[in-house]
Amino acid sequence: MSVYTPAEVVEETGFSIDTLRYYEKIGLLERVDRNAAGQRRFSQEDVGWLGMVRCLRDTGMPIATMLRFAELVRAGDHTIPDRIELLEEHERQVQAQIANLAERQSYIHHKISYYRSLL
Amino acid sequence: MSVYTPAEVVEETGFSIDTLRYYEKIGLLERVDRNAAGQRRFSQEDVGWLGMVRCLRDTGMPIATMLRFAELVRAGDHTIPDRIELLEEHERQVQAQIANLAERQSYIHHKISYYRSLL
DNA sequence: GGTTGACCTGGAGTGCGCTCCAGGTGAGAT
DNA sequence: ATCTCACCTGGAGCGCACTCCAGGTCAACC
Repeated sequence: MSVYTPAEVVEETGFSIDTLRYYEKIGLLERVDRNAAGQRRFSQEDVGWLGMVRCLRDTGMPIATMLRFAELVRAGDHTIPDRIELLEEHERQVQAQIANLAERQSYIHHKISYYRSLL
Repeated sequence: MSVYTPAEVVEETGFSIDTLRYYEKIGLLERVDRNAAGQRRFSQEDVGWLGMVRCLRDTGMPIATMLRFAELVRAGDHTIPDRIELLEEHERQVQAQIANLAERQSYIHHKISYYRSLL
């Protein structure tokens, strides 16, 4: 049962300490354990969850949606179908983002070619 | 020499009228012509430029960078190498975004599979 | 000639996602 | 013993990119 100090979690997850506190404040992260001095001691589970949060955040999921997902996770196993649905919808959006970026990229590429043709 | 009313440009570009005014105000769009009544009449060139702006914006370029690009365009043909450099750098970033999204997507996909295995 | 509707201006307000700050605690090193 | 350092709390502030608002103009249709 390993625990992590704030500095370790910052290192592992890439979130700033302020962001971690913010996530806890808004409930995206469940109340983190404290030691006798009141300092946070993150569990393995916390760190794992933060990995998921990073993935969702980096793929553009708004905090409000992550919060909904967090609530489903907390509500227990009977919400697994709902979680699947939420993630599938998100995956479709990620797919759409990729397709969109690829299209824009080719536009940029053509623009570069055009500029090159002027030299 | 076709001209476009604000409503037509909104339709064509997908930018809101407020956004178009904002872009003009900050200089991302050069001062647009007005008719006798002071209403905007966008040129073909304006609309073309807005297409580029949409592409850059939708690929995550910050306004400050688009502004730099706009200044290069206005400064004349001798800035073409600089424009190529700016766009190439941006293209690399878009490529990185795509790669990153693809990786995250596979994480999400695995998570969905895991959830499915629990049903 | 009254009303509607598209448009104008300058400037204030908004939403998101953090980020920073003041003032404080407790543990460990010199 | 004092200093540094990592951390704490509640709350204010920030940067970005818009978005909205009040008060007004003008043209066109009934």
